[in-house]
Amino acid sequence: MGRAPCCDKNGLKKGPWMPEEDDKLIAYIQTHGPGNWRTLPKNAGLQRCGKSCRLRWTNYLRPDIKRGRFSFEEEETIIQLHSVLGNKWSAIAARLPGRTDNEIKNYWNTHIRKRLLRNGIDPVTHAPRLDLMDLSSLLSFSMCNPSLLNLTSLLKTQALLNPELLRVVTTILPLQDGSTDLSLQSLQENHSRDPDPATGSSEEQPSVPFPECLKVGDVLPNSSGLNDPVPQQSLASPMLLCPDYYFPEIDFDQGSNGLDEKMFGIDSFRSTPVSGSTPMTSSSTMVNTSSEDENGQSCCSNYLLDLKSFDMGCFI
DNA sequence: AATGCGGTCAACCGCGGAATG
DNA sequence: ACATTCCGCGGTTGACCGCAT
Repeated sequence: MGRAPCCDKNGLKKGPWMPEEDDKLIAYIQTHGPGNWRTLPKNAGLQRCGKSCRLRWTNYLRPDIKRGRFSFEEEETIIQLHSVLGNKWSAIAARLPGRTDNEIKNYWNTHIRKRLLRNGIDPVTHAPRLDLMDLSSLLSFSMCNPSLLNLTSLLKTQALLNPELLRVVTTILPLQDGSTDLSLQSLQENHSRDPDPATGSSEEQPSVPFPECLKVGDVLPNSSGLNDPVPQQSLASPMLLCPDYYFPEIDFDQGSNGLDEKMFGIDSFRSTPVSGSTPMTSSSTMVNTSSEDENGQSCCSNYLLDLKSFDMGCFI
């Protein structure tokens, strides 16, 4: 014979826990410790099954549970761990002291997942997807990097894109003809005066300015004015093509402790510190980062991210 | 004030692997 | 070795709340 049943389900209470039930459970566990969930309800005088008691304790009553909103660092950790572990909520929770798997799962589904979708990131694969990207992000991406976004091939491969997105793509497409140099300039010029194809509004993007008219051939100033050694950064991700448009709430000064390329499945990238003679090309983009020197002083540096070798496959 | 709607989250459900007799 | 149950996990549900109409 196997074990005896954990509990007789008949006559057992279900639903929300009453304060008196919580008190009984806490008092019992404080005396006897958690575990033995099969016999615990009877011994503690609870009309609940052991499973219900275990859940109540592990997800709510445990004294080491941290309450309140998730911090930025916690959220960042969840995203990074999820990109590696997937929906292994218990494994993620094990790396976040005071948070339960249930809490993390709920937070993912109600907050993080939606935000990733809104920003065009597939919450399952963590790769950017054009068909999930909201229109402003798509436009920003296209305008920043016209040479990288092969819209003709996208149209062929993304036949199932939603009609609204398709309309935007076809709007942009004519501007992609001819040299990329011209298209970059014309897109930048058009951006400031064209109405938003999605809404018909001619309003500018709120709060975040379009990257400061970095034209092909522009020579970038050495804005840092510092001769500090350039730290190796692992910041590259598609959103850095136009960082503020993708994650306006994220502080990119987080540096390599922040979002990294693994999170988005990017294999490699090249970055070049901006010097007084660094030319802007059609496949590069500016990235601003900060680091700390040996005295703990914050140093800002501009990088030129060369995206020639970027694999666009991850966008589809 | 009533109703509808969407967001949140505690709690339940069902499954698979581990444990037990 | 096998049957049975436990345990822990991920997915889902539904009560509750705030807000808009």
